Amino acid sequence: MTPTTLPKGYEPQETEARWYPFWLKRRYFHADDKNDGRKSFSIVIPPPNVTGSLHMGHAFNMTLQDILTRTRRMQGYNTCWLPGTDHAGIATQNVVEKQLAQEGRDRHALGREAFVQRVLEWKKIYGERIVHQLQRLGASCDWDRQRFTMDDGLSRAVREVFVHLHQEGLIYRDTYLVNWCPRCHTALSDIEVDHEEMSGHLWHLRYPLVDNLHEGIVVVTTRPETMLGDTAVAVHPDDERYQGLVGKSLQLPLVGRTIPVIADHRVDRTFGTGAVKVTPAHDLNDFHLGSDHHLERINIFTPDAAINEAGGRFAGLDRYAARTAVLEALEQEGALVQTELHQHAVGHCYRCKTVVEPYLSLQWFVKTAPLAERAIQAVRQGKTRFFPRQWERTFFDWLERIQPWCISRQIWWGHRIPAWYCPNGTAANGAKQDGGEAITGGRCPPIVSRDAPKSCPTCGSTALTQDDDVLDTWFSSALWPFTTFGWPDQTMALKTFYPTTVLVTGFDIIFFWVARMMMLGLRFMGDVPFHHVYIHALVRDPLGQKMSKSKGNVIDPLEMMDRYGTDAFRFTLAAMAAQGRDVKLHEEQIGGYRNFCNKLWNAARFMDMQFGAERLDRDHSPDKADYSLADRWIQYQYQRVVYIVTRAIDAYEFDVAARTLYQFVWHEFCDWYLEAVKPVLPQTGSGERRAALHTLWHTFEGTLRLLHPFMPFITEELWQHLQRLCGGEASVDAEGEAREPKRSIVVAPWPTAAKRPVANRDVKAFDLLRNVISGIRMIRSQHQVAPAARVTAILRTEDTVVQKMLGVQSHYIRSLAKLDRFELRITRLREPGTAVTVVDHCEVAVPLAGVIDFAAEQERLSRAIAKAAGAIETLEKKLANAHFVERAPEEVVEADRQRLAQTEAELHKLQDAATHLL
RNA sequence: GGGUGCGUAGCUCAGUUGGUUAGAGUACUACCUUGACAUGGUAGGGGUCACAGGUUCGAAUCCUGUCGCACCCA
Repeated sequence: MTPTTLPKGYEPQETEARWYPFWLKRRYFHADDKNDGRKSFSIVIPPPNVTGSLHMGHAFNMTLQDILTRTRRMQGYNTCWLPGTDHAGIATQNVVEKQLAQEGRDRHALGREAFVQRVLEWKKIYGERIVHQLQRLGASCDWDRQRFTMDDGLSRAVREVFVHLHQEGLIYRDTYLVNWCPRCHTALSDIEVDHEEMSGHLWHLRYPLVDNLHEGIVVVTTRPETMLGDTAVAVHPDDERYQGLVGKSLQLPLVGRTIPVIADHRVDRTFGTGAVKVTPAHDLNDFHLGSDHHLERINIFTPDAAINEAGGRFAGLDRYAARTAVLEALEQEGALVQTELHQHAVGHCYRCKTVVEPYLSLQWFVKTAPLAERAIQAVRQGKTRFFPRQWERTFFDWLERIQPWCISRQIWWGHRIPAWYCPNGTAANGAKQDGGEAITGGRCPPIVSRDAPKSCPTCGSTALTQDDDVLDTWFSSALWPFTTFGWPDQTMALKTFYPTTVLVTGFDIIFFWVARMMMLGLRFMGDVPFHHVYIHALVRDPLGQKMSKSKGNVIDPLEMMDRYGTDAFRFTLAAMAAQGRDVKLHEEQIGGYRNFCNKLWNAARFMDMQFGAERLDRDHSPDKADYSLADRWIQYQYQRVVYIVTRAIDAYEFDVAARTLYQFVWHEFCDWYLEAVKPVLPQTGSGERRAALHTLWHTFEGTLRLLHPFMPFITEELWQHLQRLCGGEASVDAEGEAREPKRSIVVAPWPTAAKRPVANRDVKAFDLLRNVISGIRMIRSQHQVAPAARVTAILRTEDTVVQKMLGVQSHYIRSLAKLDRFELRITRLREPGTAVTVVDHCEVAVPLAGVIDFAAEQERLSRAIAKAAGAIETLEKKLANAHFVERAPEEVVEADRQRLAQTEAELHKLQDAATHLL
């Protein structure tokens, strides 16, 4: 044994800092556009917000993508993982506006151009932050291809798509009730609204009849302030309570307006009093009801959600102040007849959490239904498959009920809508006007164009103004899988990498993103954007709650990497990634995998020491006969692991792969194989030593390659270091000086296993030896035999094959169970003070005269006897059951018969031992 | 209201088409500073598989219902 240059414990910081720059320099992550005959593997990153910081969700998502990407790269695919960020319109604008507010300014004072400039500056400073964090995580992205949704190319693509869809009539402008955020001053699409269950009230209001003020109808509402905009009361046509009242007129309290009682099937008779107030300008159901019954839409709010002039004396009050004031006034008038508590869902802005307001405005929409149909078909036909499959249902549910998609946003940061207005046409700023009054007069329609038009094609006017609004960020994200590869140009990159192989994302954006990419990919590329969609879970806190800053339960991935190392952190995430289950992250788990890194490190250190100055002669394999039973056993286990891990990654079973590797490295390679070969390694020059070194090297080096996608840094470090053992050059020379390696595990070939390895006689023999050794260790431990003390073990079995095997292989038992003597006997040992256990077919006896703890031994034997007797009873009952013997498959019955025979033999041996204990 | 998923050891989770007396990790207990590793070794205790029915020769696994938790949609 010789000194090693490897430190005693694994020090992640130092290792991690070293390798990423090396990988970048070698351009290992760069994919070629050229179609060179290799199969392509491509992933586009779910683009994080450009101003964002790496959170647990990103870390999880990116780790899984990196595992797939690194595996395929090693398997020889032309592998492209395309990174980038999105401009996150509302979120980013909010951040910069906050900054302005601190300076006592706002964006309007600054002006549009200067504001956008300001956001770009912000992006310059913070936009790279997330990129560096991804590199810290080890993400093997092709950084040469990094994209941003506001890049010139992607912006051109956005205009191209807008113009196309507009020409087809799939993009149109309309006045509609949209979800309005009174704080962000913009429209939101349905899925940008979070519904939260809140406790509120149900107020019962009495609206009197115009011709008999003493009678009337009681309506129920959760939002009494909107009564200022009521234009009808609706009841169900079959509701007997209101038969005589339909068609009559009511006098709206506080306002005095005369409103009709209408009948409509959509009214829920069972809710409240069965009569509802109708406010077409402030409720989606009422909007539709109002359209069908030709009711007036009276908008009572300003864009800030304060009451406007239509609200008479309440004008100027904020919506909540107005609620209080309206209720007070109603009470004074005697119109408030009842108040009850009520739970209901209230929509909140997904970015700022302000309660959203249904608000009437002129917006741009995408008619999604025709696009959705193709997306549904593609999944039904299996062109795109979801993993786990159950998410297909969520995807279908949403697409089948899809609503028009509101794509205009009243903010400044984003792709400006490529529409221009003529002074003789519709108003440019429709969205800011109330009540849909914008579409009036004028004969010139909006001009939708890729580039700014010089003049109006209808009237020739040159006084054109561009639409003030920008597009929903998800509009550009929906084009991400093809615009990032150069579309609308027909590039070689598109030919090589579209459709992408797999999309890896969380279920929370199936609607936002996955479905929309499907729709637009099919429309503009004529093919699905990805063959597979792997949907992973959400990372939650130890209590199973969503991590959020406001709850203060956020676990910072960067902190975890600092504390435990990136590899341990990544491995934890992979091991937790069981399909269809949320990840509850405990910090102790990461600590456990940090220990695993250290275990791996020390296994390498051990090898390094054992090799000494020797190198592996790769051209001359050892003689077959020199391979020991342990060598053959670990070779088999290794083959098994190659097979399982490869298949698991193919099936996106990251947890299976990670657990299999952990089990193998720690509990097979380290616990048994290394211990088993320790005695032969000092035999310098022996064939056995050569065979063991070969086996050590091949299994360990292969294991590093299998582990590399999960733990890129430590595997590279060890792999480089151990190169010298097989005749390559180590990354560190004899003096410990770093030198640049010639090769890298990043591009080393992935181990292959053609078919599932089958356990042969050798494997079963070594497993038996392990059981015997554990049995002896158990006896030693039970009787407090000092770990260093030697004992004798006597083994008896009727099985001649086992006898023969033990005759040759008992050295494993001697060394691993710390024996001074091992005996194989045919006759039963009847020496008092002997502890006995039964493993497989063998009776294992350890004479312990003088040290035996009789009480403990008696108790242990009784327990074992009881257990065996219990098993025998169950088996006998089962085999006595005629139904079982007749109906169960023959092999099941036979297996139980054998089990019974074996257990009975075991029981006899144990009873015999108990009898002769004294 | 509609839907999806979950409930297995103190904790976090595996458990393939139903077939040994249900397994890991972690925590816990005992012993151990042995030349890879105390971020370690060896051994051990710990579970009525949420509950109640049903199907079956046989159920953690399939079906029905109940309870509890989480999430999505309206």
